[in-house]
Amino acid sequence: MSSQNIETRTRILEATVRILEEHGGRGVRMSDIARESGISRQAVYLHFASRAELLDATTKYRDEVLDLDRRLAPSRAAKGGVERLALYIEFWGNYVPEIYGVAKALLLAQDTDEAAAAAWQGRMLAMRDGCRAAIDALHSDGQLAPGWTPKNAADVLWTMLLVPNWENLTAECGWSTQQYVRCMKTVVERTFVKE
Amino acid sequence: MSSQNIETRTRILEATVRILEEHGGRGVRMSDIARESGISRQAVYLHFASRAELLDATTKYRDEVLDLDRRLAPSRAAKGGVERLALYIEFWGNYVPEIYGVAKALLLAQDTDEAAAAAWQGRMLAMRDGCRAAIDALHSDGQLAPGWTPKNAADVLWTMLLVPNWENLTAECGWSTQQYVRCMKTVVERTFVKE
DNA sequence: TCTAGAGTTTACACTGTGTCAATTGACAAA
DNA sequence: TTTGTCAATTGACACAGTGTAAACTCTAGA
Repeated sequence: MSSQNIETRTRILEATVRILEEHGGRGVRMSDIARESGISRQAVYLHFASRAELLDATTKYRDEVLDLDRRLAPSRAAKGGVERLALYIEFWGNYVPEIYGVAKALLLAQDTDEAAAAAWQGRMLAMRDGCRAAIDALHSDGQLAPGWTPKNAADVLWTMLLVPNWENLTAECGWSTQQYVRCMKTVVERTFVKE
Repeated sequence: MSSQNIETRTRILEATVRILEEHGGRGVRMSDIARESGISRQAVYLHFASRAELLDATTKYRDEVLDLDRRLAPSRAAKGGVERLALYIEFWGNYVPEIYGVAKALLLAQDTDEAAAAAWQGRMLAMRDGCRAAIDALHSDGQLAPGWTPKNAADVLWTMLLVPNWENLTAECGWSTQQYVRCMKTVVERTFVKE
């Protein structure tokens, strides 16, 4: 039966999330994931062709479970550009901690793994669109600070929101997610909003 | 003679820089470095105990060759906090492209290599001090924007200047180093300087 | 009862790091 | 000239982790 198949697949994805979050995405091997899933290492390859494919599938699974679309809704429904920007940061800042383990693993795999690099880049490009949309909303309100083209502003916003920045502020500097969100809002407003 | 010893060591370091810069720090193996140095792979281990130690030594060698201290002098000699901040960004923005290959290799090695992670962290802590000093100068001029503690401001400045951010803006967004420097100055001034 | 599918065990190829032992070649001191 | 030392060489190997392959087991449906 294929239902058994899907159950096992899901079990692997759940186990991957669990163990990755537990270890902050570092040093987790296929055999660890297999053990956590309660199957043999080789059986994992019956469901995912490679480590990169597993990690990629895990991020997508995570987006589904965490209901990415619902979380994005508020910023998309925002009335003005300023509000949209703030809500987007709010969304992202609270989302990152929940996907950090998986994201970090994918990030670290970039070294050796071409496919992992591509998967990560794909994710980041999706987020780039979100940044661009928020900046565009600001721009069409005539609220984008002078000196910025929408393109450049979106590039900078995108870069500021990159996972390693969140990681640095929380892990190295000891910030809470709350502090991170509030601070990013301040920086972004002072940087991009007119006046 | 030990002079021969040192010559070979330097030859390895030079070769490491060359090949790392050439490949953007990705996928360079000990055997590649050995070939580039004109010696056997095993001979590299006569001079450096591990890959991490070699990479660490290479960054330090690079700092020497590029005369890190001379480059830091202008920002340290700045009259006011605002000027100091600008000159620090100027320094760092022009320095990163010159150490990118080595830095990236060290960054990528963090996955598997404990020692590489420690080496990188050490480097970053040194830079953190530079950020803190610049912010302190601004603060003691009474020019730090309201809402910031020096600690928080330094944390954010430090994070903004992290290598992956430069990497993202140049590699993914197609910015030049010039653009990067100018933009970072703008962002930092709007964010941290009063008024 | 036969078959297909999922999973298991065992084994192995491959890559890259790091270690070890035996050897060579050069140079310096006795 | 001999001896000792030191850098470097070659070749072999241990170890970890990914991915592949083959042969076997167990279950459930036709």
